[in-house]
Amino acid sequence: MQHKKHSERSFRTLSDMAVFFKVLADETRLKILFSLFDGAKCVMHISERVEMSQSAVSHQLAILKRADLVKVARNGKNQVYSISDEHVRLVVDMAEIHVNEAK
Amino acid sequence: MQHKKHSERSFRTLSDMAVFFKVLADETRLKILFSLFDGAKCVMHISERVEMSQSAVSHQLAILKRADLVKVARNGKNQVYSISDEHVRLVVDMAEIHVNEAK
DNA sequence: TATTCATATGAACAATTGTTCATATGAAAT
DNA sequence: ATTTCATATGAACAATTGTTCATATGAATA
Repeated sequence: MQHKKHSERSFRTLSDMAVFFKVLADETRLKILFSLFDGAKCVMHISERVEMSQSAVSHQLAILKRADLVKVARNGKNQVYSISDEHVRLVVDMAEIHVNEAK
Repeated sequence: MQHKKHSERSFRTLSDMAVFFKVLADETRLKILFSLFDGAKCVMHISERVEMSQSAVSHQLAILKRADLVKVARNGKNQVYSISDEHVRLVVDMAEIHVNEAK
């Protein structure tokens, strides 16, 4: 990829990138994402899996959804959350590789 | 890449990943990184380039260095900072692509 | 339609973070 | 050795963030 000069890069992009990383910069949200990598789940199941309260998980899911990292679909009484696209996996995988390389 | 189950993933890794993303989750630090993508620079030059005080930049450089995203070398009176490895570029590039795709 | 149950949301609080200002440090040049 | 100059650092402050608790919402089922 060709690198742009700073001057060519919009403030919008810079700010969007910061927001994007901010969403990933939380252990709870990463746990939620990992649990969804194993398959779509309703809030209750996620909350059991990551061992956090329903409320905390719901708050964090709202943040993940606002950032388009997850999507929702209703199934009966449940809201079923899933990873919104494969891009998310890529970035998270790459970060995992990075921190493991750093030993 | 093969995905691990949550149970196989150490808390250490999860926490390290959150820390890693946290470092990238700041507009000032991203600006600094972009300015270093164009080449190594001393603190003053970075501070002019990103239009922030020397102190603020120095504080943020310390964070980037602690996280091994940048490295330092002395050149006369100057501390010359540079990107520590190509991995950093990859992750930042990928995020940039992601936010631009998201429109 | 009334009830139930999963999920969402608001307020409050503690914890964390980024900037500024003032000043310390310490290598280089005189 | 002393001075200079680039950089680092500590304290303080405002702003942001994540959790809990209590409660609202609203689709599904009886």
